[in-house]
Amino acid sequence: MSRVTIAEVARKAGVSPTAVSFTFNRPSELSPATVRRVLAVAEELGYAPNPHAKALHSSRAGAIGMLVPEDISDAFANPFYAPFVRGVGSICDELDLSLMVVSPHEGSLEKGITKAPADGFIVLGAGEKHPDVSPLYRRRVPFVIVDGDAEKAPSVNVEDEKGAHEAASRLLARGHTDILVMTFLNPRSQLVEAPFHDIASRRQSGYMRAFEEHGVAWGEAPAEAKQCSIEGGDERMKAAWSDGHRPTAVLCAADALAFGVLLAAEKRGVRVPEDLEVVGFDDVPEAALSRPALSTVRQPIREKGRIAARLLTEALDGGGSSPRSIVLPTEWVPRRTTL
Amino acid sequence: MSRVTIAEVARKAGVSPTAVSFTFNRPSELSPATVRRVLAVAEELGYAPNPHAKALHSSRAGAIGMLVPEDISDAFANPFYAPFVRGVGSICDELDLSLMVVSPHEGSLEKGITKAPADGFIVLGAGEKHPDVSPLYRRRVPFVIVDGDAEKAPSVNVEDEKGAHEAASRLLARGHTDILVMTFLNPRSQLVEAPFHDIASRRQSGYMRAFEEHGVAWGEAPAEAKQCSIEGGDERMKAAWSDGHRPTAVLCAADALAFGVLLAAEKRGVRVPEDLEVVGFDDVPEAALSRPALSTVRQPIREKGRIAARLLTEALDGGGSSPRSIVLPTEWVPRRTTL
DNA sequence: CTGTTAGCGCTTTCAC
DNA sequence: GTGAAAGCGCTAACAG
Repeated sequence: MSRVTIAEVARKAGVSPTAVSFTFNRPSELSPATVRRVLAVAEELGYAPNPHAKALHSSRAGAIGMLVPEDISDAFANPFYAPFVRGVGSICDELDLSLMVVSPHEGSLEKGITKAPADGFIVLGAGEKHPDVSPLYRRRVPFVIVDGDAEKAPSVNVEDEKGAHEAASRLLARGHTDILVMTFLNPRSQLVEAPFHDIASRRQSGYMRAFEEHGVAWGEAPAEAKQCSIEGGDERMKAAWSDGHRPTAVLCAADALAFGVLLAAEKRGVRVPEDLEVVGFDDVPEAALSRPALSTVRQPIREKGRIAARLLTEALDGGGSSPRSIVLPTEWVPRRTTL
Repeated sequence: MSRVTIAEVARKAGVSPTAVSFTFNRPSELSPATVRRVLAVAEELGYAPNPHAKALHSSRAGAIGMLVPEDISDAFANPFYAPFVRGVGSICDELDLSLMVVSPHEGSLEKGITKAPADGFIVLGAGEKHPDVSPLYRRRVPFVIVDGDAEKAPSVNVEDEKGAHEAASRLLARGHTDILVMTFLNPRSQLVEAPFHDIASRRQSGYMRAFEEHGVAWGEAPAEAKQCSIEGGDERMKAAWSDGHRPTAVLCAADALAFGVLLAAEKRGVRVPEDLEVVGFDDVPEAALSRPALSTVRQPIREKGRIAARLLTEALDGGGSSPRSIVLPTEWVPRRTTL
């Protein structure tokens, strides 16, 4: 679209293209008079440098990509994303970078990654061996894995198993035997063979270990919400209820689900925590505000985003120093949905 | 970073660069055997097309930009953004576009816009005449204005004044005379001379009109939160309290602020709504879940995002049909923070 | 301090 | 069905 080129400005200003380029990029190397003149002409002509040309030359677009495991529209239904983006964004703000959200276009993430003009990527919810990640190797673009297994690539994870274990233990210690476990499906997991450790399965492992320790039967498969969102939790709870389940507690693998459960319980007149204890995971900002305030397992979401972005930008300009694997702690946060 | 170029693939496959290009873009014009061979070599060499080169040539990056009025990190502290992004994202998902969040780098939004390889922009919280927007004209990139004044450019707005007027009227009708009005500062407003109608001022106008109609003195300037976030509202409420204010109701120009007020009230043992009625604006998803459920003015946030993105993508490929100005309705949603 | 020149990696007429 | 060559718009050596 950009019609006015550097050459036209140069011609009209009676200087060389170089001078124009310098005017914008290293004005100090030019005589102030020239700079002024070029600037005036540029303004008059309405010149704007073409970002693509610039990027082609420098192989820098000034943007970092965030690869989410599902459609953008679904991803942001999970309240986890807002604080995570805040964390990533704080680094972008600092370094004058844009933040590009890329989703798996129609299963063909390949195309999406290939097309996206980002200098590096934060990959959410997939390990470095996941097929979705391979286009990144090909593009030879740095990336950091968040919430996924990685040995070679830098990664940021949290103590999912431990956190989940603690949450379950708290509930079991109070004598519950009929606990509804609610997890969610990572759309990316479907693409990959069995032992893929997405966070839902990690958390589930933690729950299972606690069940075993307390001698409570794990029973059938956990309830799986269609979407990791408030609606997803609400609907899944509704379904459980229709199936005749009347658990005395619900263990949710994400706060979003727990919020849905809270809403569903309220609609049915089930009192929380008296009749039903509810536990989440994440400690999103909304957890402190919910009705009742949600007992949950905190992970430092914003910090996670910050660190991931930091690791990425280090890889971006430092080249490759030490590909670090960071594991952030979790913490049990009792509020009002447990007794 | 991308080391392997189309030329290398061509050489190694014993064909011309053209053939390689065609293999990826118009395979039908090549003999199947050639395509297969090229593909094999490309795979072997780990070839990936360079998005910048592609974009330079086609002047299409496959990304739409979202220009936010403040640092990314601050913007996403406002729960308004998640549903808005969901709306915009739904169109991106449909059209295989990425979503690029661009913030005003150090006041020099100019640089940010200039650099961002996006095909078009959704501009939040600035009118078409705002200085921050002018780089977009220069780049000759289509954009749509959201929550800002526009005559020439397509725009999406909501009935801010009307919605605010209704909210205030509900409160005033119940006889309140000491209402704390809480608004927030749009960082962009600072850059621009007086009659800039950001949404905070529009909403404020609605409040003022209602005050007049009810013969209640407007009093001094409204309380202005530093940030449009839960913390911002909490702190501002705290400050008002320390100043000795004891209003019987709070009118918040955004739900985020109202949530903060709720938290602040709770900490002080002020009962809502009995001792203090609270009203928000936006009806973000959290409003239904808050403690107590928030009475507010609904604007169709997700729809707003969808429409903005739709308008933009239309401008992107249709060229310029009818630059439409859309105004979405608001609706009073009484819940539990009002009597 | 200024101008000439050679690419960055890809696409795409246009001849062969 | 295939290859040669001309750019897309900008940057950065390198001479002048």
